[in-house]
Amino acid sequence: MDLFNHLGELALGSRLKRLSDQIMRDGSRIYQANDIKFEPKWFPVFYLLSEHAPLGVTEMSQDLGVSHAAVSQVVRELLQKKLITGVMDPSDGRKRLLSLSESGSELLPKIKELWNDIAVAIHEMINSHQSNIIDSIREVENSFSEHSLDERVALIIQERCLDQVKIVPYSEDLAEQFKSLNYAWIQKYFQVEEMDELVLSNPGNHIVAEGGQILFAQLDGKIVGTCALIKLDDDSFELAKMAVDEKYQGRQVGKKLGLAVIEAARKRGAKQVILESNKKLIPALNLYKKLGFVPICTDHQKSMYQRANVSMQLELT
Amino acid sequence: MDLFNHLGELALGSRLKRLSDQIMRDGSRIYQANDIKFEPKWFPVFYLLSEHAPLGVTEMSQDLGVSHAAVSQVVRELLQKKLITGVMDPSDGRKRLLSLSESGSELLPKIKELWNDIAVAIHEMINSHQSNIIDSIREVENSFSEHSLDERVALIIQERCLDQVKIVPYSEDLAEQFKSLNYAWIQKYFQVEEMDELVLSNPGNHIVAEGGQILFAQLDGKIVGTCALIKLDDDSFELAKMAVDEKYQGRQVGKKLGLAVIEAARKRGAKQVILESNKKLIPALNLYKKLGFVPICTDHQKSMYQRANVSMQLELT
DNA sequence: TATTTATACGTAAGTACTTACGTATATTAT
DNA sequence: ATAATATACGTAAGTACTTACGTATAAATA
Repeated sequence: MDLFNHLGELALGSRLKRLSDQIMRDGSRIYQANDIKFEPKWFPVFYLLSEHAPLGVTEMSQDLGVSHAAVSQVVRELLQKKLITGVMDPSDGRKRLLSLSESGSELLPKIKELWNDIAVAIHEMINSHQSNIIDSIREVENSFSEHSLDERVALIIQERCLDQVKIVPYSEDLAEQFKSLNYAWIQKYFQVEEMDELVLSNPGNHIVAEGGQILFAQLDGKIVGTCALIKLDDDSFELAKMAVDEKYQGRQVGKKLGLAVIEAARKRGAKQVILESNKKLIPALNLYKKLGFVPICTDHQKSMYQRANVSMQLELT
Repeated sequence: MDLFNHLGELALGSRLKRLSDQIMRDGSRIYQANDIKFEPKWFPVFYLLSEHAPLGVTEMSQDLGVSHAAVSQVVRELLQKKLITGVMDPSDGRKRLLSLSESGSELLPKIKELWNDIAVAIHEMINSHQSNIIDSIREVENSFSEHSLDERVALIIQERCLDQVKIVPYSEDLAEQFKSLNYAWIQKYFQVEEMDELVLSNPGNHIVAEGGQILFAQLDGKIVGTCALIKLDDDSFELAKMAVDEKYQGRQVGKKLGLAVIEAARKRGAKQVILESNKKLIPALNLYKKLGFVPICTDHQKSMYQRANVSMQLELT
């Protein structure tokens, strides 16, 4: 009958809300039935003040894990109902020290008795089950305080995207793609230099034949990115000419290419991979960092490219 | 740090709300980050329609366990965003049959992929714990569907009240209390009859000396109720003159007195207890029923009291 | 057949939070 | 000492539900 039973994890949020709404409504009825003019939403603030007064609004919001605005609104109501009182902190003019009022303290024993009854009712119900909801909630809360749900989902999506990207090797018929993918970013951020023109027009000769390698990233059968590994000497290779189609950026194409190129270098017995880039290319630099590259100092006057103003290196163990 | 950890059961409602709010907010961010124009609150309705269309508003509200108004509002938004369409049911002019629209169906595969990622994220988190929150919630939901929290609390309060009521036996100095407690209700609902005057003015002679018994209920040291057991013959006793101070009604005083009187009858070897009452005294009749009395037919012309128009009997085994 | 009652739905207003923004005071940096 | 920044708090508006109420249609009853 109940969709949520079938849906499980997905509807966790809606389900928690439904349950909490019900408990809150029942709570309201409990106070009414016992002729106590009290609302469930006042409970956290009122209880806190009954145990640890005096407290300020912000202090309570931290203790309760809700916004200060929520506390402020409850405090306003409780002041209106004369259940609490507040005086300005003499040592801090911004802060208001709140405590139970006289009538609040008078209410306390009666309402504490009721709270105890409620605790017993919930306790009896919970302890008749195998799994304890309080423990489960605490665990979920702890997990969420480590990583929020959106962070967790972002990671899973990244992994999924990474799996979807296929790496394919160089072949003559992909030479044109290698050129156009690289022209796109070079023209967007810089200017095509003589060296670009030379290498991109004949990658087979200038990269592959020289002991290097060119890899392509494929998504749904379409070439969406590329990256080259250029041989410098027996121990050193350069990661260069990484390009990802703008429409597919953020889908882990670059990461997959980077990992594949590093793996290729490792297979060829490289001890290090270096690269040159430009400070403007912030997403690219972040990716290099994530791949394990660390910045190194070099004389960029010697570089083949004018745009080079950053060098990075990855030691392979 | 967190008050709720210390409070346990009592703050269950606030705590569930806090958690659900967080999940909903994260959910909103997830859709945004993936460039899907969708809100978490749409999920239950949209999902339901993707699986079981066409459906009406009320049908969905039942499946989801929320009010039809909530569904109606979500439906209005989804219609506005053109994600669903609705046509009037040809066989029922009140009902609107809702289904995914074309653009809704187009969105479906993309959003389903995301739902799957979310489910995986939550699943991974949950399954790294000992106790499963989904199971806990289901159990709590089931418990609440049997008895709501306010019902459970009401029962506990009843028991607590029952424990607080002390039963004390008759003594001459309580005779005046026996009279005034009974006068109160008789004068409120009926008129004091000759027989009342006789019995209430000298209960020692007319009840106790005749083989009966009078019990009093004490709350915080104060006499707040009374009830008599009148001997009819060796096998039969009558429960009579039950009276509870109006200020203490609803605090299980009558129940405690009734139970005590029945117990006293049992001890004296009674095979049955009967009573006479009046249809107007609805709370009293409910109590008698709860104590196990069942209505019997008798000729009330023969009764000692004009107000008697109901008779009840309890068989003691 | 006429009338009452039940159902399906919509809208308005309330609730208990949130985010966003503004103000006053305190703290830190220059 | 002055300016910039941080903190404590309040208020307004938004959110995702609720309850309460109103309307149209269907079903039940007289």
